[in-house]
Parts: sequence; C-alpha cells; structure tokens
Amino acid sequence: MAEKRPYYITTAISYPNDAPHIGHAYEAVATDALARFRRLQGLDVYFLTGTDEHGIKMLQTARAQGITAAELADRNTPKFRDMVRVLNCSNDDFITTREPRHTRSTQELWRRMQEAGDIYLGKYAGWYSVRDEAYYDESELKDAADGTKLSPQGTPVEWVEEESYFFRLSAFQDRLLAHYEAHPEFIGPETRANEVKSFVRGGLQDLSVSRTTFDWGVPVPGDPKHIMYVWVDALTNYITGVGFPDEEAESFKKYWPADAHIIGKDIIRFHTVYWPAFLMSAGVALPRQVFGHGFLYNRGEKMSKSIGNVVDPFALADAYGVDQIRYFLLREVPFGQDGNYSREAIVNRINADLANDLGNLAQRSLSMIAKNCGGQIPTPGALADADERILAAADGVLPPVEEAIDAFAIHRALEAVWALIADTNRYFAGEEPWAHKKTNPERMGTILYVTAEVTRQIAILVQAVMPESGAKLLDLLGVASDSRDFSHLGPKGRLTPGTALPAPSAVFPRHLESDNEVAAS
RNA sequence: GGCGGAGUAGCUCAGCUGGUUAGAGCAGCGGAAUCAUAAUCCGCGUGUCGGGGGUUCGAGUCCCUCCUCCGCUACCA
Repeated sequence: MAEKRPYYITTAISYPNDAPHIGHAYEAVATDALARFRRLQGLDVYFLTGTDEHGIKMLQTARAQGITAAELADRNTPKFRDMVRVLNCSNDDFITTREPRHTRSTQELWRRMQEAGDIYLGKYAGWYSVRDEAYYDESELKDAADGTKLSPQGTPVEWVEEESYFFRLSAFQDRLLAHYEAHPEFIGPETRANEVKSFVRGGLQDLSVSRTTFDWGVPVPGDPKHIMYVWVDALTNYITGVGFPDEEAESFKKYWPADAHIIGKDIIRFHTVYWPAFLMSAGVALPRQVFGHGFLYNRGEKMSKSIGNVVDPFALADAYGVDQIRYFLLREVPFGQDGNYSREAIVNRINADLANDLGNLAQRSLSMIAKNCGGQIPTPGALADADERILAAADGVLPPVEEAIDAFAIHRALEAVWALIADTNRYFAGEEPWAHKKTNPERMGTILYVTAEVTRQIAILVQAVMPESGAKLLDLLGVASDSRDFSHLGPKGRLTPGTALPAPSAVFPRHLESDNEVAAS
C-alpha cells in the first residue's frame, strides 16, 4: 500500500490579549474543514494552530489589568484552546510561543539568518507612538495644539532611538519576485497576490527585528538584552510545530514545507514577504501556499468592542449548534472575500439548506424505509433512467468538489454538494415512491435504495464541514465507521441491501427563534 | 497620487479565450403533491449588464473616457 501523502496546514497563531472572537472561530473552522477534507481524501494531515503570547501589546494589556503578561497569557490562551475544542477542530497540536521548543527553534532560525549575513546590528530611531506601537515618518506627523507632535491617528509620539538588530530584507526583493513568478499559486486569492507583488516591486527596506525596551519575548542568541520582535518569533511557530530545528525529525521531514498557511488578509504581507525571506535566508524550504481569508462583518459593520457588536463564538455555537455555525460560515461567505454575519442569515441557512434540503431529504426517505421496508436497506430492482441519472450525479460529484477545495473555494465545494441535494429532492418528488407502496413495492424499494445511496455519498462529503452531523447521517444509513472516507464514494461503496437501520431521527432540526434571540437583536 | 479590484434581477452573486431569446441561489407571487422536520416539487423576472464613445457582422465579455465604491501603499499581532 502506498505511503499516504503528507499534508501540513496551519492557521495563524492568535494573539491572546483578549478572548477569542468570531474572526478567530472563522479561521479555525475553515482550516479545520480543509484539514478534514484532506484526511477524507486519504492524506496524512498535520493541522497546527495556537497562540502568539509575546509582544508589547500583551504587556500593555496585562499592565492595564494589573497582572503580568505571563498571567494574561495563562488566562487567555486556554480560551483559545477551548474554542477550537468546542468548534470540533481536529488540530493535531496547539502551539504557544512561550514554549521551550519554540525558543529553541526561533533562536536557531535567528542564528542561521545571522550566519547567512542577513542580520546586523544597527540603530533604530524615529517618532514612536506607544499607543499605536508604531514608528512614523516625520512627514506623517501632525502638530498638536501644544506644539508637540502627534501620529496620524492623533496619538502622542516621542523620538526614540534604540539599538536594534536588522534583517536584510532589502536583499530579497528579486528572489521574492522570482518566487512569486515561479509559483503563481503561492499567494491566494489573486487580489492579495497582486497587492503583495506591487508592494515588493516598490522596494524593500531592512526590517528591525529586535527590541531592548522590554523583555517579553525570545532572547536574541548571544545578546540577551535584545528580544526578537516583529514577526520573527511569531512566524517561526510553523516550523517549530513540526520539530524544527531537528530537521532530521520524522515530523519535520514529513510535513515541512507546509502545504498551506491559512491566515487573515491583514497579515498577508508578513506571511508572503517576511516569512519566505526569513526562510530563504536560513536555508529552509518555503511553504507552498498562503491563503488570506476575508473578514466577517456584523450586518455590514465592522465588529468592534466599542460598538458592542462583537460576536462570541461560544455563545454562537451554543445558540445554533456547532455544525450549523461551521456550515454557515463556510457556505455563506466566499472564502477569500469579506462576508456578513447576521442572525437572519444563519437561521435562513440552517432552515433552508440544512433542515429543509438535506435533513428533510434524509428524513423523508429513511422514514419510508423504516415504515415500509422493515427498517432495512431495501433491495433495488432494475434501475430506471432517473435512477441511473441521480446515481451518476452522486458518483461524479467529487471531482468538482475537489477542484473547488484545491482553489480554497470552500463555498463552491458546498454549493456543488447542495446542487446534488436539490437534484435528489427533485428525483424523490418526481419518482414518488409513496405512490408505489401498494401497487409496486419493488419500485418503491428501488427509489428508496437509490435515495439512501445518494444520501450516503452526500453525508460522506459533508463530514469535512459538519463532522458530527455527517457521522450521524452515516449512522442512520448503517454505514460502517471504517467506510466513511472518500475512497468509499462512488459505485464501490454502495449500500448493502438488507442492512438493518436504526430508527430515523432528525439530524438538522429547524431553528425556531427564541424570544431571547429576537430581543437580543 | 501610484498599483490593484469591483460596479449584472429586491438581496448575494455566476457569466472563461466576444456569438443562440443574460443566468443561479435567496426573498416574493401562483399552483401541485402529501413520503417527510408545514418540509418537497412545478411555474412566474421587459433587469438602460454604472454613464458615454469606439472596434466588430456581432460586446455584459475587447479599446478609450467619465462616475462611484473597495483594497494595498512597510516594521500591531
């Protein structure tokens, strides 16, 4: 038997200076669906997520709460662990940047970049806004009424000079452009690739990569008064997670380079400019693809704490169900574009797509089997054209679904499956199995068999997005637990007539709005 | 300012290298059916395809121009 092809996928690591919000949930769920899909395809998947506990914002947030940064991390990182668990994410590991393995990995990456001559000691000076955590060019500053300088955001700035190590990013412009050219699939979606290329073409400045003004981070090897800062530490988690710097480690050899980094569109540059440059410098292979997803808006408005429209993923899962939320997020929003969250949209998807289309399809066929076929998968007779057609549609649905997933178009993959569901409902209504109950029970059995068989394939496909519901559906169809991956799609996985089925029960109940919910909106 | 993207039915959007009467889903209206979670199925859209000009036998689909919106334009994860 052939060795399973490895597949390594990651989310960005989240910044735990606050509790997770729906944006974190979205990224985790999307990445999980991709990871599960690849497993169902038979790949050997490694899925990594985690938190980036370092950085000055952690320090500031902690200070404001009267605790240490470590205490803040101790308080918040578990919430992120809980979130991925509650959302039924199948991550193989959860990394945090405070772990010793990560210190070791990051320091080794640094050493290699240094040996390559790409790190040098310099002085970083400029107008710095503590509140924005950003340096500004003189030309960007505004004058305050009292004669002091203000940042473009109106926050106070001060002239800061500090010794800092620099990464020679300027030397990588040509190599990066050549890489984009040679690997057009490296950055997705295309609009993000355009932005990145345009940015790199405009020239690159060296990057300040250490700080001496605080110590919440990984110490620079050989110069511990510096800590690494600005992305070196954070990005490196992706190789730490598979064993770097032990490049001979089984996991590193198998999984690196990563197949896909799934990240938010706001951090695309760090993943497609800095990160590949770091790796090139250190002589480590580059990840194959970086995909920047869009943002979720609450009825068109950006979610923010001050507006008070931030959506809590735990509350959402609690109110609507985990699989329902996973489905909604992945079906409603074209992956790669921004999208909208609203209660109405969720309820509509739950009721229309899940309860009415898929849930009811299963229920109407399974309840007929329970009542009229002795609760066993019926034995089909000769197949009519309509039977052949719908079976062929089911047998042929995987390629377009895979094509969509290869393009990170999760919504289109679901769309293809739901087109099959609609066809199946049409088939069922058109063939009217109930009309044959008395006159031609064999014909009825055939229709029910075909419908159940198509539903089996739908259930298998749906598992990546709705693992629990897919499994429940397959339970109801009497499908063995070792017969549920994509290798069982198509004719070779056909349901076995005579298989005893459990009593049917609704997999996707309609969502009836509670008074609380209406009041809350 | 520069670079990139987008403006198509009430809403969300498909429409590749130009070619039959411009499509889908949702919402809405009407009907059928009754297996089923009042679910399902069928029928119904005269849309200036942002405005104008041009190329072409023929343009939503190419060119020019104008208008509007959005993203990026470096050291925050």
